[in-house]
Amino acid sequence: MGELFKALRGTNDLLPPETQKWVFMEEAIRQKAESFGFQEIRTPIFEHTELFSRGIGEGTDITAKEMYTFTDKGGRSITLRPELTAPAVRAYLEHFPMPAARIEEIEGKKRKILLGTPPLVKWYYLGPAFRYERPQSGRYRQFHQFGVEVIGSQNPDIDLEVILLALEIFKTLNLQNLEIKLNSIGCSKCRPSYREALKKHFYPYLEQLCEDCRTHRYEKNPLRILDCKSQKCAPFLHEAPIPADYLCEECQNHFKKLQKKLTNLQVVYSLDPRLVRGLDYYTKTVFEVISSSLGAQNSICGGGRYDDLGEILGGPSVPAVGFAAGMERLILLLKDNFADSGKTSLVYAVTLGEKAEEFMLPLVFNLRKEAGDRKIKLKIERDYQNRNLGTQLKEANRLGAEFALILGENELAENKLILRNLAARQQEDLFFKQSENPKGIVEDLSNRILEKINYGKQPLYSH
RNA sequence: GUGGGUGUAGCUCAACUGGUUAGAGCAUCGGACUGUGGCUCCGAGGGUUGGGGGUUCAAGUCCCCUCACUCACCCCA
Repeated sequence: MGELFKALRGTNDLLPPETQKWVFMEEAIRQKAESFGFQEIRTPIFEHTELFSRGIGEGTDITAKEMYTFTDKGGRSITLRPELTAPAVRAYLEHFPMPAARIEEIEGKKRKILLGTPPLVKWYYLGPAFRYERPQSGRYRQFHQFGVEVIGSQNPDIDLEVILLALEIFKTLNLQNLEIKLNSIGCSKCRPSYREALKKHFYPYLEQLCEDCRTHRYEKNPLRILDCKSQKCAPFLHEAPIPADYLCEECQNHFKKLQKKLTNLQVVYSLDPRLVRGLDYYTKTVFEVISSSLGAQNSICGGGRYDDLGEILGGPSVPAVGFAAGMERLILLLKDNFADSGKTSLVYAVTLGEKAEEFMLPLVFNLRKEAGDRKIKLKIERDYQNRNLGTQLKEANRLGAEFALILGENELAENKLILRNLAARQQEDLFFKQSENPKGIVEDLSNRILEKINYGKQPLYSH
């Protein structure tokens, strides 16, 4: 061995029956998101590298060391998407007409201020993303996220809906032991003063901070020092100023409204003043859902507002909020407690000999078609290896078939087909008239078989 | 990128301090039962012990290197 190809590190083959869990989860996500009025988008797997390095932020680990970047044959720098928020906003700016804007110069920066309200979209997505990291439990190089993005409104009700949708989905997935953390990290107006306060606080201890914090976080993004887990930095975190004390009036109101509505709806959450989230684009609301049932990678969902991302990507200022959840982590939590999505009956077609196979083939196809037309949940399986009767029945049994159709030389000679109820260990002969119309025989047999196996069995019908 | 743990049949695992032909269960296939399934019994196939090198009379076992998996750090979904 050893010469065979294997899936690349950090990538996984999803095989049955595991894929059933994924389908179950995907259906739950789609169903809930649609019920909240969200619509699905699908953006490309790869984008211009620039979209991510600017959108997510140069200083973040994602862009600094985790991106799958390559140069295509046209010399462009391309990156496999490490997350889907930046692509969603890119798609929004690319496809939706914006109201007129005026260019304003604020603090040396030219900004496009919209004169009207931008279009509102409520999107959800589901798909793979890629990050070059060492894999571990709940972390892979190709992983899957689902998430939502609402672009075009700054109403805290939207923040609320986004959080509620996440919780609804987790609830239908029957996930236990979840904890919601919430914080507000301010906006472009109030964050500068908070940043300054943080820098002022950490300045005296600068030499004692860990290397990462000392060399780049302090200058580039002091908020992330709060997120640092280093022993070195820990002692200085308790006393650090918290964002709540520096929020401008608008951010304060926004945050208060959100909290009040969450409380009114009896959503249990905890405020975490040190929750800052790793990506640069967040503003105001940030939240995270963690599970105590997972290992070190216990964050199953992270999100928040990103009112500045539109501008960061060169467009006008458009308010937006969303979240992304890691589907592999949800699968880890799903275990086996997922509901079987409606039982499908199985009929196994046993054939002995070439003539029998020839006769059976159109019958099998017709049964599948008829069952579909009549909305009967039924699948038909058969033998492809010329195995003997005993083995075929054994196989039927192993697959959990309820009925077997048996056809061999003997039956053909007598113009009949055996329909065997495997559980009851009983069988009956279905005689057919040898006419010059084979199609008629197939249709007649199909009708009789479907009637017989469906007799008195409601579960075969889906609604 | 850094650290720990683990690599033996398709799967789950054995093999006392190095000791001679590496075993078992499950699965697969065949037979008992040439055309009627869930049991039972019998039998068979399958392995360069992840790969390479070294120590030794002798290596699955000890040492080095390498690869893979896994958990953790950093960070994130």
